[in-house]
Amino acid sequence: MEREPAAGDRASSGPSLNDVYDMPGHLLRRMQQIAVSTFHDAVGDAGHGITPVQYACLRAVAAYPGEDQVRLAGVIAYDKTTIGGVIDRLIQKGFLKRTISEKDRRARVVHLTDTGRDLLARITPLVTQAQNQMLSGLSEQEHRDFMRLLAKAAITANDLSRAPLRPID
Amino acid sequence: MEREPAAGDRASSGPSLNDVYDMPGHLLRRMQQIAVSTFHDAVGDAGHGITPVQYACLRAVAAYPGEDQVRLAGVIAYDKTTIGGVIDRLIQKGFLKRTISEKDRRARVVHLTDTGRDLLARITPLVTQAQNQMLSGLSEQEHRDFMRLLAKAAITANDLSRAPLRPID
DNA sequence: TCAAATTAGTAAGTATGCTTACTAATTGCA
DNA sequence: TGCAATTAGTAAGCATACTTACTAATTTGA
Repeated sequence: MEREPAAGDRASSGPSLNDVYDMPGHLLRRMQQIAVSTFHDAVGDAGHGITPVQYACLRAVAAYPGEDQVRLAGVIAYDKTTIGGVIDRLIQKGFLKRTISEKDRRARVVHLTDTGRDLLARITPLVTQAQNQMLSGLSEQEHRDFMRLLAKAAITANDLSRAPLRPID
Repeated sequence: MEREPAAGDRASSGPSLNDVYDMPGHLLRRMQQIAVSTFHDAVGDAGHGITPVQYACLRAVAAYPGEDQVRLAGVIAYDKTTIGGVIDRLIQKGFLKRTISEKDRRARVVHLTDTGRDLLARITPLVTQAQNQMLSGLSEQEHRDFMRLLAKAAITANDLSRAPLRPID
């Protein structure tokens, strides 16, 4: 990627980014791809076709049973439209159930089924394994440093995303 | 997310991940969302609806003009199916042209149009700005550390993804 | 040399992850 | 109280980002 002069590259402040490979956006997309891959490799058939996003959704419901979709979305920073579809698929697979809220008839509250709870318990160790494998190129110290900086960056930039994290409580 | 015991969470080696917020996968997905958001905010109407992925594709073509789709995909770590669609849209917008290779009639080689070259020059400073804004929560030293660790992790785990980086040369 | 294996590209299908636009229900405030 | 503004959810549309399956062209190796 270093062949073209790429006019204007040095026009902004901050470190120069002559090369796509130096851009955080590119590297974050790469790591995201890698995360999805290692998830599928580690979980495999044990997950009944579950995806990383669906897994995070199950975790959110486990942590906040009976919460409505908008608040669940906020817990894991999904768009409300996105989580609607994710929950649809998890209901179809039998891992979640959705009912109309008794307090607010606009809202749908979500609960784990027994199957959903079982699945979550069964695959969580595999997911943890995948998470560590993904960063296996880093030493333990580097791993800790990386996680600290990643968390700091994500927290600081939270409101820059379209679907910011909105913790409950 | 700390309410449920989340059975099995500590069953693996490595740091404990009781909380989705401690998982690299979650934080990387967040940062990726934030990267896409800041890209659109910074580029805005100047980009004629260009996306981060399309921008990376233009950069790759600029660096390797006349290369075929599979090799372009390798340069930025896209799946060959994905880049096919991305190039379709960039051709439709008038930023790229695609012709059948003279050396290999299976292959399609890709070039920038003048409009594409103009666009790239015009929006690159804006993209650089967005890249820095995304990490504005980190000090300069932290920014450097983060980029070093991110690059190291991505390089080490390259072959774990479905569409690994395949540099030309 | 010529059949087998490989490779480039596309097609169809699924799942994010947004956008805008809409309905229905609830809240707030004059 | 009653109307306006807000909110929860869905629908439709578009762009990744993969999967499997296929065609067509090229390369390999006995």
